[in-house]
Amino acid sequence: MSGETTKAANLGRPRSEQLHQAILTAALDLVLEMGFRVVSIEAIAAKTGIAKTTIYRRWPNKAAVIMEGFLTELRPASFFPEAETALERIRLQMHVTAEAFRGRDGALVKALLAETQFDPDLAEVYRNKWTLPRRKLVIDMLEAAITQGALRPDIDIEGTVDLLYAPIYYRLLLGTGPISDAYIEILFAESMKGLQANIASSRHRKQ
Amino acid sequence: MSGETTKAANLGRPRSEQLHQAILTAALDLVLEMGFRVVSIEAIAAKTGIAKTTIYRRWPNKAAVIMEGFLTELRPASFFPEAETALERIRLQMHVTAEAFRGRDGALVKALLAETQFDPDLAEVYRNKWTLPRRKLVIDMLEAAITQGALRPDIDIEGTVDLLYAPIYYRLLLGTGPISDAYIEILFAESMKGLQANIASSRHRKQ
Amino acid sequence: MSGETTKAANLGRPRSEQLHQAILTAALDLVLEMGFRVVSIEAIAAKTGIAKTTIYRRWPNKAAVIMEGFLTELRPASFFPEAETALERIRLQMHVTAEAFRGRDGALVKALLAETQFDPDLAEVYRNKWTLPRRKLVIDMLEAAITQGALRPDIDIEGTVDLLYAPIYYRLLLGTGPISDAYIEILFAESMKGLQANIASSRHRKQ
Amino acid sequence: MSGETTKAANLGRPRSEQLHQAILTAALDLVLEMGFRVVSIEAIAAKTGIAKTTIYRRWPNKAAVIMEGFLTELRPASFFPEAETALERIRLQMHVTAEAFRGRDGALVKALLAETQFDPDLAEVYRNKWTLPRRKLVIDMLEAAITQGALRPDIDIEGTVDLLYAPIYYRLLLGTGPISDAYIEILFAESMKGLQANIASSRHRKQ
DNA sequence: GGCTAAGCGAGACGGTACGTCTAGTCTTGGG
DNA sequence: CCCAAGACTAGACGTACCGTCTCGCTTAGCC
Repeated sequence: MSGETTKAANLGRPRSEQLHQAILTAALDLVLEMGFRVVSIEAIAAKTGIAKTTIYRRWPNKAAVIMEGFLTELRPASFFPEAETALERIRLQMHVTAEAFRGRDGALVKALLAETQFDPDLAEVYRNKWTLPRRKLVIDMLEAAITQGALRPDIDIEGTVDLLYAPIYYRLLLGTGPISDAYIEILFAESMKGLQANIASSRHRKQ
Repeated sequence: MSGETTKAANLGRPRSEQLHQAILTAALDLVLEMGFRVVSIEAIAAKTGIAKTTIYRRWPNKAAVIMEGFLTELRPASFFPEAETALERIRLQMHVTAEAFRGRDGALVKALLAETQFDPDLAEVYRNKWTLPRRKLVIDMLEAAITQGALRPDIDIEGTVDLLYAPIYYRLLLGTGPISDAYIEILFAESMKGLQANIASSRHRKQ
Repeated sequence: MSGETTKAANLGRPRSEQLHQAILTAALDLVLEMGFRVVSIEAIAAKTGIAKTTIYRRWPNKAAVIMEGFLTELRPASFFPEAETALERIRLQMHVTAEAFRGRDGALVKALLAETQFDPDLAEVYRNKWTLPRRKLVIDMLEAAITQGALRPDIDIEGTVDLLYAPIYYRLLLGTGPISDAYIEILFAESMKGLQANIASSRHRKQ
Repeated sequence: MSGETTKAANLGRPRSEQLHQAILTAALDLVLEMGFRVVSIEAIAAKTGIAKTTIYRRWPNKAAVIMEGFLTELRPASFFPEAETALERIRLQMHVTAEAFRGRDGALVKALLAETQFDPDLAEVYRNKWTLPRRKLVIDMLEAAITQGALRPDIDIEGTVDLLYAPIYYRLLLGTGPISDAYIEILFAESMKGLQANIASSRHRKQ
């Protein structure tokens, strides 16, 4: 089996790894320079001097190219910073995400996420390679926080991930306000304390 | 002043209101049938039997057509259901939104919101005609709830809107789970109560 | 009968003679400024401030407009100059034609003649209103010249008109050389003398 | 030098000669079926099943396509028939031209010649590739006829070409009569003998 | 002086073709 | 089998005029 694979793989001229990298780099550069829409396979080919055929041999369309470039470049980022408690690590990671979304990564996420609305294949790759792995990390951390007694044990984990992170994506896409550190603090604090007027403490004040 | 306006408006053959409606309807139909990307002015013209020039005379591009169709059709929806308290009205309205997002309106919001990522003009229209008016209603309701003593008076209003509604948009775009009524209940409940194991108030009570 | 015509003609607002002239003038101006092809009914309407409807009410297309403008303006021209003999009058008239064809009339004849190749109706008007009347005058003059003993009585009249005038149109359309007075002299002289080496005079020389 | 040319020429997929021919053929067919004006690049593309871009890659507009089709098809025709004398060859060639102009070639010449009045570029190609080469052949033949003593040596060569051939084009474009063999005979005979009642040579003979 | 009928300006409308653009595939020659 | 180059199909783009239409207003002669 591996023999067959090797045999097939060895046939003919091997694909150039250099070209692979050059294409991915050029693709991301173009997206950031000119915007996702303007970028085309044609433009990538022109910028790199690589033939369109060579690009199409490896990816089905520009979204796939950009997606791979995006995943290649960003995967190592956004792990959770070290801290005393799991809850604190979550808070810090929300800041890291915000920081990233304010910069070039935000632009890429924006464009790719938008593009996934029109391309189910792309959506699946995005979900499996970007969204779900990151959610998994958050879920693990939330469970640790529960174990540590910081969070109520009866919370809905999936819903909680959404409560904490959805607003960050919302501002990225809707542009209703900046994804500032202050914003993250508000989100985190209100999620934790809850919005409800605390009857217990009102009573306290009355006392 | 109004005389001048009338004079200019009465000049020449008036634009047909029927055609206007036919174009908008066809545009939305096509988006839902074939997807935003596949739809073209050419297709709308073909489907309606209306000349392309007639369409271009009124809108600059297909996104504008679809946007107007979208706003025309959906504006009356999503007002706040009547209820005893402001907070209850918000809860019910979240369910209304979820209900809408599960159906064809969700598909349209998805497509348009994605498209706004690539078209700043469209984004502005979307923000001014869709997002901000709806946020305004929510904000008013939140302030009423504060007045009614249901919510803490020190909450960040903008952040609170995001906390409640961002997850709905998140699931619409990311597809990480269904926008079910159960999901809305979880979001609402956790936002209200807060996630934190309530040590502070326990202490309070203990005191 | 004329009563009926009058009745019908008098009904409603009469057509403005001023507009008629303005349209014809603008049409010819535009043809000479920008070329026949570039001119459009739309352009005439724009230049004069007259509505398209008003123009289409009177002529079926731009060629008809230009044709009428052309015929209106040029009809009086190109009559035969006075001279001692009919033959001399023909010679002088050829010069008059050449002179006209070198200027703006030439440009109009060129364009209209070209256009008649694509529009049979226009061709008929052109033939009946321009070509045939002018040929008639030449034919009369040729017959006078025969009577005066200047031309052989056995010549083919139609063919003779062509022999004298076709080369002028040829140079106008083909642009193989200038329609100069010298050219006219050559045409006239060679038509008269014939091209053939004169056997009689050769004999003479031999003597 | 030729190496460089070859290198550049060999790069990429070569243009299909079949398509080239198919386009030219279809273009001429359409002109003859429907008329020059009605024909469009779109129609040629539809008829042949060839993409519009492929046509535009090779020619700038429909006139250029038709011109090339015209020149390709007609070039071999209208050479001079063999005969005893140069003068006789000219006479026979005039009949050949007349014959051609009565049929589909005449229709094409008509249309193209008309079109050149509106398109200077086209006019130049037409002059250089059609008119001037043919005139050159006639001129050579006329000079041979002079050498052979059939024509007077003092005739104006250019004017003579016009005298013989202009009437054929004139009837083609003006439609004042048929381009019959009888017409050609009249043209030829009168050009040769001259129109003038031959007083001079009578006098000569009398002397 | 009101009525009738056509003229008129303005601009909407259904069409047709334009020439351009981009995507994605195919076909060369040369490693 | 890879790669560069560029031809090719396919089809939407947005524009320009065409010639027709539908408005509201104007201008005449007639009752």
